[in-house]
Amino acid sequence: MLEEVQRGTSRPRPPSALAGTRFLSAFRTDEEQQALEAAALPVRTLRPNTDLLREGEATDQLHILIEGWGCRYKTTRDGSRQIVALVVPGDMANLDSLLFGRPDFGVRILTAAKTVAIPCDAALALAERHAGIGRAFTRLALGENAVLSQWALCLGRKSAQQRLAHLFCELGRRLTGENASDDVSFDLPLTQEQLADTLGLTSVHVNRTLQQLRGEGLVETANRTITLPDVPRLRDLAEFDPAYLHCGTVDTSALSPATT
Amino acid sequence: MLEEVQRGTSRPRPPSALAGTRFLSAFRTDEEQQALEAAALPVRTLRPNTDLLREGEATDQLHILIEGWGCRYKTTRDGSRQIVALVVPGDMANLDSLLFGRPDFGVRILTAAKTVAIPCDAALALAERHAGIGRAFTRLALGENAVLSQWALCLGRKSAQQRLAHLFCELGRRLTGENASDDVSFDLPLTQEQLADTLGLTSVHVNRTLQQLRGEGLVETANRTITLPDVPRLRDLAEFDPAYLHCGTVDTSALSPATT
DNA sequence: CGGTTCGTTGAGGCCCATCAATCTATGTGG
DNA sequence: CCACATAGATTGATGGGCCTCAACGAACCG
Repeated sequence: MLEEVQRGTSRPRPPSALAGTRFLSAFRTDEEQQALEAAALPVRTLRPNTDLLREGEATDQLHILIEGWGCRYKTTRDGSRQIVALVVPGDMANLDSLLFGRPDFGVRILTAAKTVAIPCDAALALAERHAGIGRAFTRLALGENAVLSQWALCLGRKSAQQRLAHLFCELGRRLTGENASDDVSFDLPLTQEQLADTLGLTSVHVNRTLQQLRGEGLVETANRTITLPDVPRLRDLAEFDPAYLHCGTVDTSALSPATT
Repeated sequence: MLEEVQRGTSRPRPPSALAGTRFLSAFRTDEEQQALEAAALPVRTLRPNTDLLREGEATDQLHILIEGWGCRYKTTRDGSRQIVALVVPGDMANLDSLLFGRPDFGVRILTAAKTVAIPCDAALALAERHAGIGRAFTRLALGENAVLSQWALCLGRKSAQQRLAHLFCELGRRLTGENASDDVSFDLPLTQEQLADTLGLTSVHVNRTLQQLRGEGLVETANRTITLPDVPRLRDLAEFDPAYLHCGTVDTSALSPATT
């Protein structure tokens, strides 16, 4: 921790692909952020429906999504799929690869996307040198943990309506950072089948459930955009409490009021 | 193995409650282990069905289970419960509390149990000083992550039979470290209702499903002990692959059957 | 011996899966 | 511009896995 790691501290450098991403803002100090940006590999552009990582395929890179959507998924022998995480811009797709050689899931890019990779060994070395980076990795892992726990509750104990509503609440919060404002709208490039694979349902039933939500004025869809006209009511139906998304734009304000 | 070392190196200290636990062995060097043991608070003895942590209740301690079983759980408004993690001896009950003040789950002790606590600030300070400790925390979080992902697949896409079989396979592996030996037996102090809350089922259906598994010779129960007479067949039914339990005693042996 | 917890069994019903068809939008090549 | 192909959304009919309600048996215990 005594040596100056980067030459970039004083010199102007081209704005890295990570600049401004939610991923980067998980790291608190400029020094840490610059160290990470220096370790990042060039941007990759990916087409829809490409596997960034096949199930069980080893990798030595961490992938951060800059643009587009992806997912982590697992499959069963009979071919049915469960999406275990939706990866949106600013998310890391495979944090597990940092410490486990062989991921037990696949990572698929769902839309046109751009990613940036960081070699695992570089990331590990940075975590070793900067305690803040190591802690940020732990925080990211624990954050995924909280989302997965919430999904377990939804998958195990909630109706199709509630699951769908909960997912929309979660995405609204993660994507727009909204805080129960009454009207939220965002791009949702998932097919009904992908929604079904996320929620543990079939696409047919997702379709019918969506119609119910539309009929009750809780959801509007147009093109690939979804609008939530009455977030409070949707949250009530889903029993959604954003506290589990420890991240989010306004969360840290609880710790130090000097943000935003 | 080479873990006999923990108290001999310097001063005679009373054998800590953490000595020999799986939790402690997640930390690689003697120095790290001794630092953690020094930070541990006295052992607490707990009675069955006590809440170590109520849902949403803040805490400033990490709790490690020494003896007995516990669980992390979440509930819905109508009172139904989903167990999101089973905590067995050597597990940390609330790693999330290390970085998130308010856990989004409850922790309940299910049997007579003993726990040891470590103050969060002490743990954070240790992670700051020893990079290995920080990395071990990340590894623990990612391990929980892998288990939760697997549960999501089970809850979303598997039948009651498969879920039950999968849980038994997982517990057999975590508790006995077995590696597909044909006969495994261990103590299972969970009621059928607790199994149901783990698997997203009702206790009635767990009961009927258990009878099916018993009828097929895949499971035997006596007292609070469960025996798996034919682990390979049970694994096949559950589509259980222990690779996701990155921990375990013989993990590397499972890595390379096909690649030579 | 009565109370409590847990396991077991039965009857009935609903939520969601399954199978299959139709409809729409988009794109492609002739 | 149309024929055609494809992906995705929509709708209907049918069935099954699991839930719900309810009761009873079994083990434990003060």
